[in-house]
Amino acid sequence: MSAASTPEPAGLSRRDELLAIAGGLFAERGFKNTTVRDIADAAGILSGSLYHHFDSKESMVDELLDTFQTELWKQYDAIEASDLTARGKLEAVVRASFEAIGEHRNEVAIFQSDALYLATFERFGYLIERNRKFRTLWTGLLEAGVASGELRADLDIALVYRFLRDTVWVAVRWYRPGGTLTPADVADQYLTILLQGIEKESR
Amino acid sequence: MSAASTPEPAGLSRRDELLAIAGGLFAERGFKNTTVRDIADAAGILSGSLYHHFDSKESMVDELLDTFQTELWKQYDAIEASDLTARGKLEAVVRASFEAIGEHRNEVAIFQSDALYLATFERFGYLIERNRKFRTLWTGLLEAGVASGELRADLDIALVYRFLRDTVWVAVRWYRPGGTLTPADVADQYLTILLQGIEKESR
DNA sequence: TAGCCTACCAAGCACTTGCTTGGTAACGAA
DNA sequence: TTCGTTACCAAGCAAGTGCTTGGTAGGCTA
Repeated sequence: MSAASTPEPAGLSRRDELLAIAGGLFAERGFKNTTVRDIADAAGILSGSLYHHFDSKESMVDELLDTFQTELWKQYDAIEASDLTARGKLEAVVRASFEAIGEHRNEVAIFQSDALYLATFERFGYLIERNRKFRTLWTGLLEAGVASGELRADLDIALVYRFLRDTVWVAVRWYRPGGTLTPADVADQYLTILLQGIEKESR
Repeated sequence: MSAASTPEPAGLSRRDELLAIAGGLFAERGFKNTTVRDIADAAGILSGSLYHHFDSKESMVDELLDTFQTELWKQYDAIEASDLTARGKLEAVVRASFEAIGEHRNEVAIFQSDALYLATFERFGYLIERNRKFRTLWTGLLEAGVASGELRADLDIALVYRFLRDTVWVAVRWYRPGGTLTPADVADQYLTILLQGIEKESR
């Protein structure tokens, strides 16, 4: 098979195109509230034609979420294995997450609003697993930061974790690329608030 | 009609009971993903019987959200009209919001996950109005805090507002009453992080 | 020229959705 | 005893759901 025989002339196959369309709709109105007819309409084809490319509606989200998460965890693993301090790793992880919001908004939004529902199917059991791994990573960094004296010791770690996790990922609800703020800008401001607070001359 | 002829012997009418059941399901799995049969099953009746008490599924959420928001805004208005400093008002508003999460978890959760969808119907136009009023209140307090020197001036107000708003309301996703943390405890910790940050010996 | 592949359409099936309709049983007041 | 009220059931409808089926048109390859 020669390279010229690949079915994607523009670099993005029809399949990938459809997947992106589906991702946009899932992110916008939720997985269950998006019908296969919605997706087909947006793509300019009939709903039955989608099944030439995909097994099911479920397999579309599956592919979207799995691909994204695998990529994100490559970055997390690299950060965890680096020789940064706990605080440095925490900052790097926050920055990587905001980058993910910038580059994979749809996938993050889908995960945010539909992971709980999807996880009820055993097909999506890996979502629960990844979630636990995520919590372990973040709380581990927070604990290490307290132990090293970089972070204050008088706060409830579990609560700080949830605070941190939620504030980072919920940003996907309002962040739109192309504005004046880059994901790096948002990460800077968030880290400043998180680390130093909004009070003037505190402590 | 004597007082003894009221249909609610326990103080909670059957209607209110059904509304509470519906609220729990809406909060748990979303408005669109909850069927009238789900609600009826949970109440131990058939779906058609619900229509003896309510006009439609929509009117159930409507009643839940409107009642809750009216009550919440009574508190906000009182805080705004008080003679606290900007920072004091900000703290009070955050605390009132966490109290709302404690006492009206279902309604807050429904608003968080379904307001955007519901607002597409003109019946729920008041949700958009309330949202704008909310943003005006919070950003106004932040700006007043910066002007009075209570809050630092080097941060993007619009971004701090979103940070603040999201961190408060997203807590409804994990907060469960009856645990070791009261809403006041969570508010204390969140305000500490928000105002002073998690860094040790900052600035 | 034949065979295969990609991408799609047209029709429809089995099921679920919100909601409607006509009826019944229990109960208190007149 | 009659009447209205409250609370429900049983059955079902129209619209919409995910998905399947049998088919076609065009292009590439041998």
